[in-house]
Amino acid sequence: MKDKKVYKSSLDHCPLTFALKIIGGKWRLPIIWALSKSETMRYNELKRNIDGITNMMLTQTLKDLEANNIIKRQQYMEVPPRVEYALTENGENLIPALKQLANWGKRIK
Amino acid sequence: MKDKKVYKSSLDHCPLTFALKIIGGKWRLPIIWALSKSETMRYNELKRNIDGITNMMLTQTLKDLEANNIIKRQQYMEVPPRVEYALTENGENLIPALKQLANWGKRIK
DNA sequence: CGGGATCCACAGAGATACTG
DNA sequence: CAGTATCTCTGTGGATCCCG
Repeated sequence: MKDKKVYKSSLDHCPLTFALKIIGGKWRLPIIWALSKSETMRYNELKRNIDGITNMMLTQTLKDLEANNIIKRQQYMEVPPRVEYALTENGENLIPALKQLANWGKRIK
Repeated sequence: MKDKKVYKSSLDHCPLTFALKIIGGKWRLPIIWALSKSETMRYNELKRNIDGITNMMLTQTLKDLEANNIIKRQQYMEVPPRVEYALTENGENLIPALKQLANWGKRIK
């Protein structure tokens, strides 16, 4: 029988590739960027701020980022429900690196 | 003939997104990284250095990077053919930003 | 208000074979 | 040596509707 092809584990030894995996999705940066400009944001606040994102993509991306410890989720048991998102320390630490990349982008554009 | 689909350029204004577009592909970073460690490299040298890349992906990615002025191509009209690739100044300038990102990746990994 | 589930389109990645 | 030309496949993103 045929072996299922085993793909090299995606998060290989290179920290750069690892970093890019985290910020690489279509909506990851917009969310990180939005959160970097504001201590905390609620779900619908994010949605309003990020043009064109759907509920599904927002939810999914938030989960990914949370799983990677870039953002944290704080849920308040109230009526109506309130959920706030904010950058973790890892997330904050990412910002300077992103700024440098952005500067590069600005220069060569 | 077929229409080329024109994609909405909603991302153009952000230099960060722009930068990520450039380094975002699967093989872009490996190529940039390889070239950053060596002044110039020939086609087959690159291919040997980048594990698993096919001719097609190498050629295509090299073209993309050249179109974005990250690398430059120098062809010598000899027999056998010789083509050398190297980072442009833009490409060199990108390296520090990548290093910072890599450092971040190393810390949180 | 803050999500989740299902289904589907499409661009990017790849295999394979051929060429100046 | 340094590429091209097709075709196929798969993963990511997205539209739409539903739920506590």
